[in-house]
Amino acid sequence: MSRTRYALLGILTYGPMTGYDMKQFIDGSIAHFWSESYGNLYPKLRELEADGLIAGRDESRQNAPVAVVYSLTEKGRSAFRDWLAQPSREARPRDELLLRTFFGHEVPPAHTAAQIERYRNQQHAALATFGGIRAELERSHAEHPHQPYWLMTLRRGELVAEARLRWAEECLALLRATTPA
Amino acid sequence: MSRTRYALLGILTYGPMTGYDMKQFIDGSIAHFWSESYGNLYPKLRELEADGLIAGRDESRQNAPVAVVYSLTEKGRSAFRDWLAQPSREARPRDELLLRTFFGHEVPPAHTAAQIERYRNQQHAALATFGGIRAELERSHAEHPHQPYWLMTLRRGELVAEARLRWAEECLALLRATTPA
DNA sequence: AAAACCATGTAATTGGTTACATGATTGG
DNA sequence: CCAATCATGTAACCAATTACATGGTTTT
Repeated sequence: MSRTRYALLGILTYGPMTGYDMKQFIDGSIAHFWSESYGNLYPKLRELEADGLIAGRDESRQNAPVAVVYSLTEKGRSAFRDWLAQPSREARPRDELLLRTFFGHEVPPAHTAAQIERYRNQQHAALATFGGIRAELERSHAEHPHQPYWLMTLRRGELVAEARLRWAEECLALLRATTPA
Repeated sequence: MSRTRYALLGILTYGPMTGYDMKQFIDGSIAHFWSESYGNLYPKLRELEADGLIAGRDESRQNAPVAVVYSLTEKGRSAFRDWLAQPSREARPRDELLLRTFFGHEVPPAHTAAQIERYRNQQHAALATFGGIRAELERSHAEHPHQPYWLMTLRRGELVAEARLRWAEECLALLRATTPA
């Protein structure tokens, strides 16, 4: 069963939601380690409902087309908990930037440096975003029972971004020291 | 054009090779940031040849079926260099372990800890592997002109694995301190 | 004699993304 | 009144993996 399906089940542990809401949740809270497209999300919701893991209820809104609010069934919650205990498969590695770095000998060092500079800026921006999220989490949600888990995922983002940033700085120093061919 | 195609062009900058050799190269040298399957590799070689970016020559071996040795054409090398200058697209994030961590509230802390422990061990093993590679690179290939680029990609592996390891340790400390529900 | 390695390939499937399409509501 | 947001969906496409299939060579 696709990871998307479990992601959606997990989101519904936070309460009943429309597909649109789930997408908002993803983009707003877990975007730095998870993403979904509508073109994948809506079909998966249908599947989950067909399998009895979630239940959709039409919610008629004033003069607007109905929205389908999904909620987790007992079966769905149980399936999600089972999945949580399964070992996590790590994605097969495919890092375009490192591929370009590895073959840097084919182009002038400045080309590789430009690649890594862009990367450094991305990591820098990511760290700024994480800082904002951390401040917000510690300010408004200090007592939320799920806060420790939010902070853990955030911390992973921070530590890895810092490592990547440091790597980029090291490489840039090396590349600048390279005698231009 | 698929990333696989460029990866194969890059590998051929190291000299003529069979598809099998390229797979060996990937598994032996860049596995920690790139991977390919035969089921993808061979069809891409056909495409690359049809497009004139590589040229295959049948090499008859003693009593064995022919092997196709591919080499980079001028057009191929030029296309590869163009690609090296393109900005690297970062993969859409999809990290199963962080997804499980984020929803840890649904299961006892020990479940999440088990997940992260497995992860910690993987990072630990990765660091050991990297250490071996570094020793080998500094021993036998100290003067190879490509060595700086090999060391850069290796360094990324090390720094990120260290960050992940540290993250895992931090989380495990937190989870052990959690009062069991 | 068996296991591991060399070498190539196809078919089916997976697991998504992107682009397109629609239409109402709300805020400026 | 225009833009942004809410809300849902389909069709075409993409890039790749997995499983299957074959058969010779070298090493143990």
